[in-house]
Amino acid sequence: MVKSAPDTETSDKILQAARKIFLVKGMSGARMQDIADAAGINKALVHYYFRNKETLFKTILLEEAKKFFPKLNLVFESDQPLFTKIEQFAAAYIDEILENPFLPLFIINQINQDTDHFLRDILSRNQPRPHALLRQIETEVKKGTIRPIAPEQLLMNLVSLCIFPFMAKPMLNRTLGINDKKFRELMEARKTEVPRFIIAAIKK
Amino acid sequence: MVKSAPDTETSDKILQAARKIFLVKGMSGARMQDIADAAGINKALVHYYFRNKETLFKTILLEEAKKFFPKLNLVFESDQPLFTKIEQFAAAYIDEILENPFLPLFIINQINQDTDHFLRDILSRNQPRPHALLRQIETEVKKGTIRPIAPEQLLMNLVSLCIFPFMAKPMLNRTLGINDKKFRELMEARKTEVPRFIIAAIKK
DNA sequence: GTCTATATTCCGATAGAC
DNA sequence: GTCTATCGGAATATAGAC
Repeated sequence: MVKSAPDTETSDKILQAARKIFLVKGMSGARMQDIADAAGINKALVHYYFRNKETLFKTILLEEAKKFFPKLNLVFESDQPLFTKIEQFAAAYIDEILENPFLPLFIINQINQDTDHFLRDILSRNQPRPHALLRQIETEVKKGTIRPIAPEQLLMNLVSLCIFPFMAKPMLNRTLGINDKKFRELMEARKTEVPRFIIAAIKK
Repeated sequence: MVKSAPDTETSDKILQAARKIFLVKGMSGARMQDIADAAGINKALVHYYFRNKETLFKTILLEEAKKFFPKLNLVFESDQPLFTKIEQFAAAYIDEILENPFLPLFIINQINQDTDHFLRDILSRNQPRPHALLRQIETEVKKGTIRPIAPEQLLMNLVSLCIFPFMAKPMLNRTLGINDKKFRELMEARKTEVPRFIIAAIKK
């Protein structure tokens, strides 16, 4: 059997289409017909490659979760000084989300409805380990290098500042009266703005 | 016709049940049967009071949107000095979300799928007006009272720091190894921690 | 107003031809 | 592997008795 180029493989077309639909509409909002249409094939063919909707969805979810969670460890596990970690995390994470703007909201929605513990199990294998970072913050506070702050609060601040604007994009666009181009510029600026803001807040 | 107490009225029971279900599961994930069960009545009765699922959903959505958006104007329209505004907003908004933890994610999800522009039209009537706040920040920067920062960035920072942790709660609980009680304590602390953090970042 | 029973629609899934 | 046609279940919605 001769295969066509990988990116035109039917299975890949389905995955690509499914990703697009599921990330925006979620499991219950997506239709197998929509996915088939987006892939330019027949609905039955989707079932031929992936037994059922749930299988297809979990394939996508697993793939995306493996993209999302390990990136968090950038800030947890590197061996840099605190300020450097913060700078690297913000730049890398915002860049990542610029490429996948729907990913954070999708993942958070799935965690919120993870009734069968599918994601919980993925998480337990790709466990983020914030312990080192939290202790690092604690140490800096004790040394008096940075202002007193609960390590958990600082961690939440960093993640919030990087992720939230993407989830709120439609609201921000409207409230600030900006278009997609302007939004992207704001996010590009945030790659340095967020670390600057945080460091100004904690530096003595 | 004699009415029972308002909170035991059938229509109110339905709305209360529908709110609980829709806020967690969304429009497509919710079942009319679930709502009927939660209200302790028959499924047909839901259709008697609200013609169909869409009508019921939009009733809830309208109600919740009217709760959510005007609260944003707390930070936009009050006549206080900048630092006071920030303090008041964080305290009031975090308190509000502590009472309605599912509200932000619900609203943001709806905005993201607002294909029929239902929410867009609500928004255009309850328009948040950030202009005054943005100019206020700009003025302070020019006066040299606070460090240079783009007004839009500061606004995004404030909103992000208040809202995001609630949306990411299940992830935070797991990553930080905390329970609901501890999470609530962290959020209570944030009511003063967020303003302190922001002011430290921008104060000269 | 509230229920039971039933109609209708929608959608995931399968059968079977090519 | 890919399609057309269809099945079957689930969910929304309505009819009609009480």
